[in-house]
Amino acid sequence: MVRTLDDLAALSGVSRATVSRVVNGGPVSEATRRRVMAVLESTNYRPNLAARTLASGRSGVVGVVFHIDPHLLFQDPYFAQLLQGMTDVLSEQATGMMLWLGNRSKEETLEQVLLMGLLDGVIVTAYNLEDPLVDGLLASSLPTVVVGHRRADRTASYVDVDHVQAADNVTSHLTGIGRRRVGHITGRRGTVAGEDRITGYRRAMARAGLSTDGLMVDGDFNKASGAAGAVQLLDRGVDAIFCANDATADGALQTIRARGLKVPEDVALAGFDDLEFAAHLDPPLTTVRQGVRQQGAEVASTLFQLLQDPGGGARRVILPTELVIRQSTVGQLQQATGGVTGA
Amino acid sequence: MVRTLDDLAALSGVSRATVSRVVNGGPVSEATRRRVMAVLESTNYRPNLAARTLASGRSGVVGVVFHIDPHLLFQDPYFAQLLQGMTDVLSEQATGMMLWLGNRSKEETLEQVLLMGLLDGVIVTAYNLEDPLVDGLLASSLPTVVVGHRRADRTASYVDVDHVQAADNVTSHLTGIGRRRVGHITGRRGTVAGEDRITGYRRAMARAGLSTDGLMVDGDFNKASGAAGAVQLLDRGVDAIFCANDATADGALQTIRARGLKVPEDVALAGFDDLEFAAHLDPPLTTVRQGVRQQGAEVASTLFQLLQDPGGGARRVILPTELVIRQSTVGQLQQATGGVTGA
DNA sequence: TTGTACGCGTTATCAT
DNA sequence: ATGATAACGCGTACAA
Repeated sequence: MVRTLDDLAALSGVSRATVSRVVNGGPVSEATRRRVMAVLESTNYRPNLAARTLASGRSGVVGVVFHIDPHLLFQDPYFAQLLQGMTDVLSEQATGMMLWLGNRSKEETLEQVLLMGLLDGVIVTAYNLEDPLVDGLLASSLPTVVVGHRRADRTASYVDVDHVQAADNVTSHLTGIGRRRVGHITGRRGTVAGEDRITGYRRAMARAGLSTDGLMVDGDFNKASGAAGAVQLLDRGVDAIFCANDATADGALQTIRARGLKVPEDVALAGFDDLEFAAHLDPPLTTVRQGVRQQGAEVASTLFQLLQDPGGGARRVILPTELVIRQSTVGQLQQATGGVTGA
Repeated sequence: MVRTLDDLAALSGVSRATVSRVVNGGPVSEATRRRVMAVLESTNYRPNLAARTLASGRSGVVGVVFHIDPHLLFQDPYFAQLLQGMTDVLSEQATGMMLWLGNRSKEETLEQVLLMGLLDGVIVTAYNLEDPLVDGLLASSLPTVVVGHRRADRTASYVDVDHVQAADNVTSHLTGIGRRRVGHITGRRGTVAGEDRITGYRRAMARAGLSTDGLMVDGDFNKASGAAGAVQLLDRGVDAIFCANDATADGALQTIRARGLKVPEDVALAGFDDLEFAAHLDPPLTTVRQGVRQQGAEVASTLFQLLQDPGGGARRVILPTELVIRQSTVGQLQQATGGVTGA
């Protein structure tokens, strides 16, 4: 069995170094290159990654850590899209990917694995305000890019969107069409997205001179919490609801219709994410388009930049969001697509 | 910065070999062990995986390949559970995991990555009757365990359930409660699970002396195809529907109720998987429990057996399934849980 | 119990 | 353009 460069060298009558050059595209005469290539193809040789990594210091493999409950992970198309975007860029760069999915308790085990010098860099999601794993990664010498960011991550490299501004925009849209009692079903408390969207909602309401007293109920980024939250808000007589994401809005819509109320005539409804199903709800949902797949691609690109220029300092990217106005807020008559927001 | 065993050796006044023994639990005197440990903890040293793999031939990392459309992957809780089961066993064995998710076209790229000698073994899903990637993996020298199996995989190591027998059991249950026109909304054609469940359905119907003419419609393992399939079957006057999985049954249930028909009085309904939501449908769904998480754990265990005893030949495991009878077939009056089936 | 020394397969530097 | 040869960091016979 042919396994090593030495085997190939013996077979093709050249030195190991030359074979290595052929494999990696170094300077080799056309004649010997062809000769070695022939041997190479007849043996289906594969370079040993461990040896290659040890010698060169680069593995061509990056780690991706989705540090959240696996249960959640496999319910939200958001993650599929994010991953897709990363894969787009990674495969383009012929780079492999090691994926870790929310090993709840074992943050330390995880850290160990990540720091073993096999990875060129790592991408990690930071959805919670407190996350020791993310802290550990950022403190390590491993090049790291964060999806989302916390206040404390100002010095880290990250890719995020401006949740505050986006939420402000949606809320302003709702007040702009004349709604006064705009309710908000929040995302999970303790998450960056959840808290920031609350901030944006409050800011817009305050600017419009409206009170938010009794108009906020806690949600959990899922359909069930949307359905439950809407029950409370409707009891308090809202004329619009801004939901922390599309799944929540889906649940709220269910409650609203069960009560025989009309959207948007009785209650205007808006979400966040613009996942595929949002456009197919009845009525189609006004929401914020995040461009999740692009976000994934951007994260991967950022990591590559970091790897290429390690001394270049942290990269901070805030991607634009887009307010997508559909019938759940403006009815059948007016239709439009709002402008780009964010920085 | 302390990075290597040599650094630690210098710091603790012993040889590199001794430090290595301390790290890996070799024979060391209690005195020196304590001394080295102290240094170890003060430096948060991490062994270099590449070097370790190169020297020992084992990496402590296995690959897991979910070779399916990522879009599908993130919709079905099945995969979350499968992964969970694997993780249970892997973390128990202090083994890392590299995860690949359905890189559609790039089967060859994928293969390359897998065969680079960094992985101790690999787990791969084989849901389709034809799958070049699985073929390649099985043909390679890398220890491989397959989730599910095709006819041709008789010589491979795999973990599966007896889909034929399980489908036979559900169908027999339906005919056993007096239904004569039992329809079947199939799984995706070309998948092992889809085809085998059809076989089981047909077998049970034949044994009961019933025809299946016009009683089968093609589905796709999802809710939408269940809803669409039920329309056709109801038009043909079925009194029971066996759906290829729970998601399909969920869709069918929607159609049935939309027509004002009652379950199980007018139409008895059964699924396959026993995912969490099956018990919470209205009425609760009769289905086949697969024990997906256990299946994942079993796959991982099987791989470890293979790694420990490479010469031991292929391991083939068929896990039992359980018919879970709920109100969607027997109404409010009778309730029971059926026996264990499979081998 | 501890240390010495070699090998794992590759990259990279230096001569030639 | 090509060939020796020294790292890379660790495990592990073997010797002491």
